[in-house]
Amino acid sequence: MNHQCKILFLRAMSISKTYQPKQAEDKWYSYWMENGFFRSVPDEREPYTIVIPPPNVTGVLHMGHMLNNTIQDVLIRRARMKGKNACWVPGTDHASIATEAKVVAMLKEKGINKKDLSREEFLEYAFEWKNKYGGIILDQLKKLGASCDWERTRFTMDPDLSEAVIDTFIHLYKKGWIYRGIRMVNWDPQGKTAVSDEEVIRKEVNQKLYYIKYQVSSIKYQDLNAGDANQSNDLILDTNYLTIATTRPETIMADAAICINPNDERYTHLHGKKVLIPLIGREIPVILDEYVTMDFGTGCLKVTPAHDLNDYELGIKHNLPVIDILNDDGTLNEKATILVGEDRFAARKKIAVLLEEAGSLEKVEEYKSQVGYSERTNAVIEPKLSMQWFCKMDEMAGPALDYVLKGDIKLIPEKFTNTYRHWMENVKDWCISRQLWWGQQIPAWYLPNGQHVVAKTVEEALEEANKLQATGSKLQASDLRQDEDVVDTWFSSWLWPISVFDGFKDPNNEEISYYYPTNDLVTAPEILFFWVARMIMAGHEFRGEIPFKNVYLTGIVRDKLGRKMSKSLGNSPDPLDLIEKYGADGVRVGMLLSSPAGNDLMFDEGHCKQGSAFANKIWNAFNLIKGWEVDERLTNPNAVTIQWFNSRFNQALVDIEEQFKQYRLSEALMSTYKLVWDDFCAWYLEMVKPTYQAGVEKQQIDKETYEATIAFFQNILKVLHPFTPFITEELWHDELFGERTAKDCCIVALLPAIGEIDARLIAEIEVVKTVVSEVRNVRNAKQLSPKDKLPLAIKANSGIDHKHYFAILTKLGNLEEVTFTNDKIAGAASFLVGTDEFYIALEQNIDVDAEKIRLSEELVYLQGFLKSIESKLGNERFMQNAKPEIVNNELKKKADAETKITIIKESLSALSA
RNA sequence: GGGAGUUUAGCUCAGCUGGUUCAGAGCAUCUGCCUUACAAGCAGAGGGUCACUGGUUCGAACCCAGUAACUCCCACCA
Repeated sequence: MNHQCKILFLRAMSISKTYQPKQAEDKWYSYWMENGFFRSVPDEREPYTIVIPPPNVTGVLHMGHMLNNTIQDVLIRRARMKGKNACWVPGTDHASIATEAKVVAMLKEKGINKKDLSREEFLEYAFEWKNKYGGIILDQLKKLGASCDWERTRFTMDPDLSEAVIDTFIHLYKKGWIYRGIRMVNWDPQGKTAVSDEEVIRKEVNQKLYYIKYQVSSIKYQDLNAGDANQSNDLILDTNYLTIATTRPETIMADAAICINPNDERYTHLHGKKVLIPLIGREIPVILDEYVTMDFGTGCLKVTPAHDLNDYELGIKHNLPVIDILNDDGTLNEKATILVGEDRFAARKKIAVLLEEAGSLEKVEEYKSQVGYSERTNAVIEPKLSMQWFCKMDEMAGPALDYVLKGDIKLIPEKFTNTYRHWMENVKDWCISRQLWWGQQIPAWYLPNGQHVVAKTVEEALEEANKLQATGSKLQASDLRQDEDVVDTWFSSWLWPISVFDGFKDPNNEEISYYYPTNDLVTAPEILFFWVARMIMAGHEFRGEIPFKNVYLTGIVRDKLGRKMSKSLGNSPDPLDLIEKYGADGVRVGMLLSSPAGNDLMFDEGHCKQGSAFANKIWNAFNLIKGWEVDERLTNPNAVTIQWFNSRFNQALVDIEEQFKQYRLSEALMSTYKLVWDDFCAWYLEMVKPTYQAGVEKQQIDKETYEATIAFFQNILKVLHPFTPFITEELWHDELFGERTAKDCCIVALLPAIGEIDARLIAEIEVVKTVVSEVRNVRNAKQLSPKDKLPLAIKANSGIDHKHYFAILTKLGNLEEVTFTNDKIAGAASFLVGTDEFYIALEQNIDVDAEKIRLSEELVYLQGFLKSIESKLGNERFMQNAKPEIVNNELKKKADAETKITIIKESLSALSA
């Protein structure tokens, strides 16, 4: 039967030859849900809690989510299997700017303009949209196998979470930590809102640097004469204008001054002068400030306080007027006097032409500079002055920093601690107002006289407001106007670990007392400050406690070229397609295979392929065992093998436990992978599997081996489960493992306890494995079929009792017999493992000359090696300084090398005889 | 401009207190195999100036200094 036919034939049989993930995934996910295995309620067990970093409610699953949530699921499943009360709280973030932008776009398609709607009408549309499309991402997470307690699903705009936002706003306002002020903010003209510094992404772009001439206006003929008499006429004419360099010529109409460095000798004649803005002819002063860099550009700086942060500060210092020529949407307003209504970028192009025509444009240069873009809308950020709400950070930053520095909160990997500290020590106040409707409206009310009060309800606000009214008529609710703005999304997400357990309204409730502080937070380093730092602040401020103990920072998922995977680049595979192709288990393994904490992950689909191959390997190991049947008459020939695997398994458990403790998840997976593939499949199963018995449907095996193997396999399923939950659950329920009750599932099984490890046995089996490999090498070298049985003779020089392992050697080496010998066997193929000599007598004698060369080479190597050890041991300083165990080790190496040299010399002389 | 990090096999990465024959793993590659669980497999093999230059040390991939390249974060140079 050829290979293709065999596949077709076997597919038709009841047990599939390959693992088919799809069916198992749907089946077991719903089974877990139906049986409430993800559900967590407080009980007497130790809690283990993770709150999900809530994805944007508008989001769709991308590779970053896949990585992040695979890690969380592995952690939560492992905790569950350690008998802890594992609680993974899912949810979504209302993501004010991003969502509002999507809703506005949706309305636009319907022909509705946001401007024409009332706030209430808009929010109705927005909620309708959210209910329809929001949270798709959570369903996608289910495909990955995420074992969240879905009954706990929260949304950052749920009524109680919103209430917590309002309460904390009021709390901080009363403390004086929230204030209102005019500041230069980052304005997103597309979203028409302020965004925080953290939401501005700076990119280097090619720009043009325009050199523009400003006519000096107050220059008088007398002034020219009063100057240096030696100056030529030409030079004096040159001083009739000065030149500035700018990347933003459309803002010249907002200029308030020209600034030069007082030490700049080129421009001393300009001190105290005034100049005219080209095109509009408005007169502005020349001011002096050392802020200006003399060797950059022309040394003359246009000062535009309304549209540049530095200029704004210069403006305050020099008491300059602020002329804001931009509308909220980035078009020019009437204060610009020209190009009114034009978009800023269109205006830039047009004004360049106008300047050129007016003869005011000296030249244009190509120039690279940093431009800020909105993270949410990708619009170019406009520095803009506006009245905003701010939250003071300095007092909250201190304790939040201490938690991390003292180690109460561990950042994994630790390198992020430095970055964290740097940020916390240089923290700036947080602009928390956003000019949007989607979010929690700021609980501030304005009085007709411009004063404001902060209160939870309009009634309370009215009461407060009337207190402010010294005398006279009482205000009515209708006299108050609530602030139109909402708070920054992060002002709700920083409360997440507390608010999901209702820790604000009911700070001593059973849930929060039980689950908080949570254990691990798994998130991206990009939001270490946005979110993680602020959660720590909120934890301290509102509960006097840390919100989580460990923060596992994942890397960014990149493609093979090192580019960040993103929808806009189109370089990201659709995660659901991957799951379809490789199975959820395969993709999970693929994500984890190469993702140490904090390092970016170079995603390669090949890893998923490796993952699905692994699942298939497990499946086939199962198939092998499934084909066995106990014959009570048989005795157990595999006692040593069973003992060995038991030890090896326990040793692997120790390794895996340690790797998890250090959050080295990919290493823990790799240890598990090798345990299954190499130790269990390649060695253990090969050692114990019955030699093929023709003519029987099932292969007969002794009871002890059968039972031990099934027990091992079941334990392996447990260890595998956090990584590959679906296939393990599928196999777990096979009748091979006996009767299962409805609740007896792998997902809630307890991980095997670590048992005894026989280190000597493990070491000796390693020798046996090497011997088997050497025998195979001899076969390979001599082109012998694996079916030919060979005789092996051992000249034992070490302490290993090879007799224990004869059965294993015979089986895996396909030997006809194993014997001991006291003498070298002339003409036989030979090899050395440790200090023991092995001989395989072949029909054809070996090539004596080739063997001599091989042995001589090895001899030379060993002699060199011995020499280096001897020189080490002969070095007085080594003997004095090195630790005793190191010295002992060297002595042992020396003895071994000497023994081997003796053996090889004997072999050589035997060959020559 | 400031700070942090990275550099080990073709790729992705380990190498934890400087000391095993220490230069490793997985993948990929090459060779031979459809050998009664698995070709998504099996048996083997090759592959390295540990970025570079110095230093410390009996001993350095590991510690120190410098250099180079890359990455990230922060920062207002028009």
